[in-house]
Amino acid sequence: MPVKRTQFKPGPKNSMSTVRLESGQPLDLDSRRLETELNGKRATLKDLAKALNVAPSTISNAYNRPDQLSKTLRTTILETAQVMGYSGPHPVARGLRQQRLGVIGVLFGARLSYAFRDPAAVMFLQGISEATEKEGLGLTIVPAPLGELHDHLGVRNAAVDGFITYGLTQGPLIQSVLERRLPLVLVDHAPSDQALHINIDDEAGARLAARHLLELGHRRIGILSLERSDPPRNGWVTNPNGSVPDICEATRARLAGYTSELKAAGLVWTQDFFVFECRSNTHGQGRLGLREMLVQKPRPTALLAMSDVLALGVLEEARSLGLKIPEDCAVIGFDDVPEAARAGLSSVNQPHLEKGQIAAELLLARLRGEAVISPARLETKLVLRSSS
Amino acid sequence: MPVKRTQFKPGPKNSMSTVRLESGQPLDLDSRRLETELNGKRATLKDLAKALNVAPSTISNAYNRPDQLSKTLRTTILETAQVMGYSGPHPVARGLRQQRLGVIGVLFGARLSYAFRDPAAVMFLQGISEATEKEGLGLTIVPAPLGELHDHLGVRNAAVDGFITYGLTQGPLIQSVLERRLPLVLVDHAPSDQALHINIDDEAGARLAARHLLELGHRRIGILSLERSDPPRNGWVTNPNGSVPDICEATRARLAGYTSELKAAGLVWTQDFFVFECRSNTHGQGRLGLREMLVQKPRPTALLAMSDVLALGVLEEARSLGLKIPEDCAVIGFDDVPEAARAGLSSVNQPHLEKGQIAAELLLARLRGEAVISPARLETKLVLRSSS
DNA sequence: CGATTTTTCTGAATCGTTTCAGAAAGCGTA
DNA sequence: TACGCTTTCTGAAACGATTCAGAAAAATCG
Repeated sequence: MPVKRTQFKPGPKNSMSTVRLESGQPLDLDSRRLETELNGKRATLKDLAKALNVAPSTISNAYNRPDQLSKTLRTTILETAQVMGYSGPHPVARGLRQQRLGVIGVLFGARLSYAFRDPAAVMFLQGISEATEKEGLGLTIVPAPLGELHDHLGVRNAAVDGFITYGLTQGPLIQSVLERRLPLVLVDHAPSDQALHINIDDEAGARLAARHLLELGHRRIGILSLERSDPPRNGWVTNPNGSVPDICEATRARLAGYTSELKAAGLVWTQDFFVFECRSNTHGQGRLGLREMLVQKPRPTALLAMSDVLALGVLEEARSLGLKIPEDCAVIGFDDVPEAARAGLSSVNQPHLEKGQIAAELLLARLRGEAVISPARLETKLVLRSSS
Repeated sequence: MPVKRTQFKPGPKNSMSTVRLESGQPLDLDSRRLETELNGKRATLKDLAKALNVAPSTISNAYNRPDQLSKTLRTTILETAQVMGYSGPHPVARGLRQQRLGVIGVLFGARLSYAFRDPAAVMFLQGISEATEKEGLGLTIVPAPLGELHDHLGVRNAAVDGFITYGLTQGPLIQSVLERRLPLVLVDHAPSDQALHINIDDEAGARLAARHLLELGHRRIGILSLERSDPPRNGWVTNPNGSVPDICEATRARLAGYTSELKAAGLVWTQDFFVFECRSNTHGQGRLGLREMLVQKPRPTALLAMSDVLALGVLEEARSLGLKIPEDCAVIGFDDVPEAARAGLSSVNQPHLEKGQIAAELLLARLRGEAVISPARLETKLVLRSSS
């Protein structure tokens, strides 16, 4: 039954904390008193509606569709909200109703603490953030501890509108991500028909690096590989064709690039070139890698490192051992992070920032409902500096 | 009116995609067909309940309280969920009901793209992530573009259980954060009685650096300051006592430390020492800063940079100008990031990682409802290397 | 002044869960 | 059989907003 109703008339302008209600009697909006009335709980949209004797939808409109109500009522509402300590619609409730939260999730294969240690990952994040920041979207970093509990609770519980995965292995985690059926962009990962993807031509980049060493005349070459197994371990990789189930796509492609190029030149695995697998992408593992390489005999004259972080570790260790680079041992890294430039490290360049931007743009387009297709692989190029 | 009900009996074990319902007739759970029935929408807990002829609360229990139902029913539910493409309770709905999302927000004063460029900020983030990762919490980075629209929509709409702010200015943004009335930890910011805080003794650190230069005999000293105003600009700071409203606490404290120490030694602002304000915390601004300092006459024999990023820029520029460090100009940075160690830069060390961890622990404790108080300032120490 | 249009506001339905008191069934015991 | 205990499951009420058709009031117009 519709009730008779008169258009809302706000109280006098001079009383900030007093609102004249329809009934005509002023209501004291002293915040302390109100909070007591609310029984210590935070004010909600409905409380505000009740206090002003207005429909909840009107309050909602005051925040979301200013054109749907009179200016005077709107300001009254906003002022009262201030007094009552109501800071606007609850984001989670809104998210539930609207079916979108305004947050995208980034899923790292490695532990977060490692992710932030790798300049390449940080640049990638930076690329994403530039795109999301423009749209005022939040960026959630989802923990996905590899190997441990495989309940993937982080993925299942992530309050996000879509995912971007970075450096994920082919393991079961990706399955959990797919099950969420959220818009998804895979980065550095084998494509899936249920997701968009953006990749780098890692294999070509690796080949460039290997070829360059060959052209310089090197015939004994060491390869420092990133982790290829789960749980991660380090040690010599002796089986050339050993396929590792949990391997990360970028790692696989880079190794494939190195080896195919070296083999094409007639070099033989474990005889002319060796692969040492590092447990994690850290300087320390790079230093260790160099020491391991040096005990091989005859020892390699050049090193291919699968990341700049490893390569920088090699340079550090070389310096402290008194080795001359590149005379005693040439080194080529991968990623071309800013530190590489400063350290004079030759490296395979890839556009980290752009990769992040593209990944984000893809996801955002999908979230807007636009029809998008995954772009072609981004190119890599060899940047020569003093280490080779 | 309570209905007569018999305990649930699951169907035969051998039919994975067939579930025997109470009525006895098998239901084909072919996922395609089900999705059609669901009208293209994603399955919800309620759909699952209906399909299995069970109460919604039972499904909920299957996920959250396995001990509250029989194992057989639970496995039936989980299998059916798999078939129907139900990936578990919707995080946002759960978040609304439980009044906690399992996400904490980090609010950066600068634009995100800058945040990720500063190793100190990245280490801080890393510290936070180590704490949150342990608890399986998500970490949302909230955009807070300074200066632009001051509606602070990012803060108002952030779907988080609590905030950590980093390097925020004293401006109105902090007001919006307080209004959300969420558990809050302020980092490098003036304390508030409505929030916890964790600070560094920036002023003492700055004094250490200044004193060291004085002890080395320097009597003409340049100071490279971080941005002190909004919008950011660069140029000479000529007014010693100019109070800047929007200044960031760390910036204020560092400058205060430098100047008080230099003044105590009898040096005079703009006569014996000069302050150049850099527009942003980048290598480029550091390089510019050095060039500006060099045109002063007589030119300073030493530089105090308010961040390592600026100081590293100075070193780069010095090298390309052919200046010898520290002979031609001594340099001391601030933050002691890993790059500083590699570059031989003297710097004021502060425990970034620990700061992040503590900030996170404080927030987590508050979220758990524990009574916590803010700890004392963390200490800084001067690390001497080859640049001074 | 009555009819029509525009502006302003309302009500009920909905988003997808969790919670908790309590009911039904099964079981052991006297 | 009657009684009390467990175990297993149900039902209805939140959680805090948005949406949209439509009603009342105000404005416009001839």
